[in-house]
Amino acid sequence: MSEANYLLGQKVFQIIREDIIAGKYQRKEELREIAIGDELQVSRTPVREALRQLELEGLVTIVPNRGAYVEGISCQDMQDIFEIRLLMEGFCAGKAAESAAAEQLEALEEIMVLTEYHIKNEHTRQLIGLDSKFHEILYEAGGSRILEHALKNYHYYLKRARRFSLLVPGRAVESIREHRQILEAIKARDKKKAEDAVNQHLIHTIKNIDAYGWENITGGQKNGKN
Amino acid sequence: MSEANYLLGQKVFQIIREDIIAGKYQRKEELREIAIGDELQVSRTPVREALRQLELEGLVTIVPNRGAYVEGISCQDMQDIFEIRLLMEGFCAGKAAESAAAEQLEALEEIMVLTEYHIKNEHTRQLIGLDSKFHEILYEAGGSRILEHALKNYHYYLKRARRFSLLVPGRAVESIREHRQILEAIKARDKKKAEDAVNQHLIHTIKNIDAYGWENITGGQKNGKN
DNA sequence: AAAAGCAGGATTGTATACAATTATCTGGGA
DNA sequence: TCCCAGATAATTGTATACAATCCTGCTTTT
Repeated sequence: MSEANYLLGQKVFQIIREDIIAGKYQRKEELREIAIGDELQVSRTPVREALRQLELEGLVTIVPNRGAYVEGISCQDMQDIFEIRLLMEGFCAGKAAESAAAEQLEALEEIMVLTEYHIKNEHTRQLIGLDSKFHEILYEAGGSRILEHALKNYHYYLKRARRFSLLVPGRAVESIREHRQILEAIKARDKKKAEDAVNQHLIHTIKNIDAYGWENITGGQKNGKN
Repeated sequence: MSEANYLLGQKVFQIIREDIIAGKYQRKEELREIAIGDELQVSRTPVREALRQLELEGLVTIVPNRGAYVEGISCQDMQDIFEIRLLMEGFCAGKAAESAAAEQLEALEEIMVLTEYHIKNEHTRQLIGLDSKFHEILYEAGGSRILEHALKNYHYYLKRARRFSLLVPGRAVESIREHRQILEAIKARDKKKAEDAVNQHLIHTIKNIDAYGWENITGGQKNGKN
């Protein structure tokens, strides 16, 4: 699959990051290097590298000579991220409409076809992955590595919210229809329409989560370690 | 001052980061752990931590089992960052106008007073630092740690461009006057006016650099190591 | 009894040792 | 001459050793 020949530090980084985003840890919970190392069967060195990286992303706080504490993505953070995406993602789609490569349009089309196939069979699992992939390629198509980098991170941070959102009956179908509109606008090289379509998509997503209640996503995190 | 009791890894990180932003390295130049360690009188461990963090920021690329290569901030990156700031920074100022704490307004006022003092004596050195400080507090005043984090990084990445821009005769005075307008708008809790003031400030900065030529900022980097 | 001080253990910070991988150089063969 | 092993050197990846710091609980002192 996709996770294979990475270096240990990167693997550990991705695992802890995933766990934090997924809400496996309590806020402010301490991450001990040895404990994590034992858990993942690695020494402290790669764990330390991972923790330092996570601090840079703001997902943990490191107090010198004390330890690393989980910061996580709060409910407020998620709402802030959606606000930021509302500013940036439409802009990115507009740029994509202007300058997306044929190869990228094909990739998007492929994803859409796959998505439209899976939606009929209600394969929710696959849908979440395809949704992510769609947005990621959209970010690349914008042609700005800075914009791409930021949007990819934000999108990842919202993983939990997205999962909830797509589970609401009818939302998945609607979401995919919106993706299709975005893609068609980009294919037509219609900048304005692409921007609008993305903004609409985001607004709907936000409304959807609003109805669900933001607290239900970030609020009830449990510990669990495993 | 400010650089004192940090851990080695953090120090190394900041040093290399500063060097990359300042253009000390050639693009794609290889960063060898031992060489940097010798240079800074530390072992490989903190250097590795630093390089891993820099990779996350996109300032270096790490090829497993090969090495770390300088990516840096290209001319295109800078222009992209300005575009993104044009989207985000006005938004941030608007939020600041709504919700800045009295303490933050005071801090901004203090910086403005200092700046207006130094401008008369043409202390360009201090001006650059105060300019940065002004923007940083503005980012904090927005009240979104996500937004703050992103904007701080972008602002830092543009260090070289800013330096050039402020050296243009007359631009420093103008820039400071714009800062004053931004601050007054925020103090007046006038969201719209704050947004506009920031956007104007950014547009002027961009125009200023346009006139100077982007290539002159990123283009002629030399090596030099010391 | 409360507070200060002092072991002892636990955890992080840094350096170094060893393993694995990759690059470089050399020599032999076609 | 060109190309391809094979050995050697250099560099990175990971683990471990040692040092420094911090926390804990007890003792001692007031």
